[in-house]
Amino acid sequence: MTAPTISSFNCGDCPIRHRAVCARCDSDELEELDAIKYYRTYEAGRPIIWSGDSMNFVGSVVSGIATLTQTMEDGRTQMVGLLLPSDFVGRPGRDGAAYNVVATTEVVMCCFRKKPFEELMARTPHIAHRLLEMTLDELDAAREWMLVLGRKTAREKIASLLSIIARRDASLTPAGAKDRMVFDLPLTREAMADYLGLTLETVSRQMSALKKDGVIELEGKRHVTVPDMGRLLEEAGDDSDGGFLG
Amino acid sequence: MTAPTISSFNCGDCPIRHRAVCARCDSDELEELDAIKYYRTYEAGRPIIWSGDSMNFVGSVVSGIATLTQTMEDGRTQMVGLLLPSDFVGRPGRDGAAYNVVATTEVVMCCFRKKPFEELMARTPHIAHRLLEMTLDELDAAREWMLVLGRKTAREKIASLLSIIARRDASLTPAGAKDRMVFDLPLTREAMADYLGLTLETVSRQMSALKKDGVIELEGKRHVTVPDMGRLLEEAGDDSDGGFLG
DNA sequence: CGCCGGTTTGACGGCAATCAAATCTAGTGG
DNA sequence: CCACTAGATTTGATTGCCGTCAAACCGGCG
Repeated sequence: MTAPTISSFNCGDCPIRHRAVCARCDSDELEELDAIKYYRTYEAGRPIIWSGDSMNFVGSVVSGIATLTQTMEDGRTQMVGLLLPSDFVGRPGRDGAAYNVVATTEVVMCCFRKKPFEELMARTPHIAHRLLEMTLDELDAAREWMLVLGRKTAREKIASLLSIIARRDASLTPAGAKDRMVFDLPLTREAMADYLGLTLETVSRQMSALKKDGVIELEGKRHVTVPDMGRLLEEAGDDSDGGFLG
Repeated sequence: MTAPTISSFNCGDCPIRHRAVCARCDSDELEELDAIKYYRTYEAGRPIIWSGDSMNFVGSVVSGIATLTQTMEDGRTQMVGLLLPSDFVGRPGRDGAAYNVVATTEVVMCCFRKKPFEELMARTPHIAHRLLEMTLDELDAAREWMLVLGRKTAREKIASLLSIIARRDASLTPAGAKDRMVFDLPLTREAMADYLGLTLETVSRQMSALKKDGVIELEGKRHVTVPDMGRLLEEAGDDSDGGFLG
């Protein structure tokens, strides 16, 4: 029932070595981190952390995708973050979790016991600086998302989400075609709705509309082809390039 | 025409000494900051920074209120942050500003030239840690706001904004009556609308409705009395206490 | 084959946006 | 001191987008 613990592997071979909170660490620092780290795997759909629970670890997503959500008492749900490989989970210096974290796909986490991590961070500027940098990036992303949530139409919201996912895929894939893009949606329609502040019916309708208008092509429910990225960005209401091309 | 530069004063007497980015600094560190700081005053309504401009300083709001906004080409505007005394402006390590920063009231900023500040931060963990802490707080606030923008009704949005402003006032005012609260709105109806992802007409209507229903009392347009804070929090859709009372 | 979760599509209604006009408030100058 | 003006706010009438409720569809799996 419980997710298995995978065997430790070497930080040098870690797929997120150069992007996670440990990105700036030298080999000595890495050794210290290694001493307090352990891996843990969560099955798709399983909660990783529940809002309000006290957390005894922080850590990085090594592989897979997880969501950060907030809910109201009556069940209304808003996603407030999407966690991808290298993203950091948990807040040093705070005990209780502020959000629900749920594995969307199978997720492997590199966990650090919280106390030792905090102590290590206090004497290791490389870690603290990297964490600051990552937090500032997340803050920017959250603020960009506030514009989407507050001011964009349903159609623009969907286009915004698709372009963000496409951009992210592009950053992993070595520079390929900028015009045509192909990717798999890592989210259900309901998760997309929770991300965008819509209902799943509206998400479905707008996906169909974008397909009908030739902005996207769909194979099955999840496999998306964007024939013209510029067109998608226009639909998202961003400037024609959005810092994406050129 | 140009805002006057006020004369420097001693950090020891600074009203935000214990809450700003310098909160953890000892007297030596304060002296180093003092060497690169200067004060600057902006009149109400004046832009402090324009999105895309390159910034040659970072700094703290000493007094007054400023807004952080994003806009789309067609003019749709979303506020993404409200800057109060002690809040930090600017991002170390980045040249261009990502948002518009506008003074809502007269604002006094304690500015640091960016390069020297970055260098100082690199060798002063007290500053880096405090900035991380403040950034994490802002990230939490932004995520809380995403729930408001994405999932709350107009009435709940207004109640949420009022309770946030009330809470903030309470944190300044020494613990007074928790039940009844009185404060002045620092924002116009339009700014409230930009914060909440609404139109100013809807803001006005909902303010009138909350007044009619006895949730708030208004004296003039800006002076608000909340007779029962618990009631307001209910209207905001938060748990009955919202971490505010008790 | 039949169930089940995820998804699509349809019909309808409501909440907030839009368009428009009245009212209030604070300056300004006569 | 008061009329006048500009900006902020309130209020009203109407529209339309998106949410709600409901039913059909689809693919996968026991």
